[in-house]
Amino acid sequence: MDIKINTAQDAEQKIKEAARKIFQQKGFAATKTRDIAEEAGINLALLNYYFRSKQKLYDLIMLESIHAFFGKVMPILNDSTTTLKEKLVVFVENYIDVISENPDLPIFIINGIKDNPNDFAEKLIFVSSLKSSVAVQQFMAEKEKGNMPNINPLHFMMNLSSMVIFPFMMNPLIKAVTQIEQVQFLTLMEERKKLIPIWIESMLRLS
Amino acid sequence: MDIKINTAQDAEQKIKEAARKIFQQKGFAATKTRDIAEEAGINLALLNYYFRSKQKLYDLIMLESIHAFFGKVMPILNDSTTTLKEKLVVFVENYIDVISENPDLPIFIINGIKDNPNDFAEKLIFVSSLKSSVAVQQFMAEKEKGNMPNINPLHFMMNLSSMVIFPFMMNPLIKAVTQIEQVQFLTLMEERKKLIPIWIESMLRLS
DNA sequence: AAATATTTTAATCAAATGATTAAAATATTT
DNA sequence: AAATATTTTAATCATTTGATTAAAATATTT
Repeated sequence: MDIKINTAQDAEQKIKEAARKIFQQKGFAATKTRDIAEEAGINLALLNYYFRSKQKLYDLIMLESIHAFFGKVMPILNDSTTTLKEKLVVFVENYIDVISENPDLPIFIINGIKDNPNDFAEKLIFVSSLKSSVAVQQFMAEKEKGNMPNINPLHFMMNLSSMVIFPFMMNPLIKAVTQIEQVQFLTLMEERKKLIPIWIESMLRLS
Repeated sequence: MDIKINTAQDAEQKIKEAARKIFQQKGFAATKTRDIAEEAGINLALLNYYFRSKQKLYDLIMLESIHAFFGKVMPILNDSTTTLKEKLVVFVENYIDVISENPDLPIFIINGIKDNPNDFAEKLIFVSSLKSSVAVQQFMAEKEKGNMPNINPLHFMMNLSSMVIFPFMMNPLIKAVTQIEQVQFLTLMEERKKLIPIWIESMLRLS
């Protein structure tokens, strides 16, 4: 009987998975390396053996979290085969899916950026590349034709991401204040997949 | 010469002020009581003498922060002398003012609720009393008359608070990604005082 | 002014926590 | 199978950190 239960790959992977879970749940300061080790089912020393330090492990998890958060949705805005209107629909749909499956992600990333703004300029090329994206070009083209209101386009990016992301952050507050259950909350978010594009378009039609 | 530089009142107040600043900036776990003491210019033991423990001090600051966050704007929704439309304008204006003066407040409170959802049901009477507010009554009256779209009104509360609050949370991200400076950011927020009511109204006009 | 109460401090404790070390266990290569 | 390399663990360190204590300083009351 020579069945390997834990290969090195497994151990390292399990530590990362445990770290991701706990860091995202509790943030850097409130996370104890011992808790990660326990959650991963390994010894504390092993964590430092593989990742050198709590900080390095955290940095890794943060980078991967940023990819998980932006990686799926940002490319949608750079698709040259879809119209602006179509992008809007797909973007909202995918973004709500991503966050529904990982609801701690938004707060985790926002806290991370806030705690250490300097480190993030490079990690966010995803987002900064947005400036020269197909979506922005299409927006500008429409603006040329006089089909867009004359206000800073950042307002629309703010509105879009706010209406998609922020309700998930309010989830605990909503639960504390209303009698709404988690299932109903998720139903509301599903409804928003259809509603948010309509709302955004109605904003864009305002002269 | 018998000038009292530090009265008891002063010391207690200075500790609270320092605690508020640091807790809101860094959260509970990342805050060291020694840092609060240093910021307040007092001895560490004094902090425990006045407030018993870090946790008790934090709870106090959290409660006051909730009042600071909701206390000014929620009553606006309960004013029986204003129309729904007027409420919308005043609410947005005041809310943006409150957060502009204390930009760490939203994340601090949202993290607090998330970390300990059970404790908050009672602390949020402000918000839960919203259900029977004049604003909601006015909304329902309009709905009776067929002037409102047939969707859960929670969507509009989400949209309103999202578009007001979330841009402040994105501030560090926006700075990391665009070349925008703090002054320009605040200018954008000032613009939103006029824009958000228009946007919300256009949503409400959609059948 | 003496006695008493309150406020503030310096010194110290005890537990928690990130990290290291040296040895044991396991896998891989020769 | 022996030798070597890699992985994992138990035990331990050194700091950090929240909290306490006992004494000193200051204010208040008698």
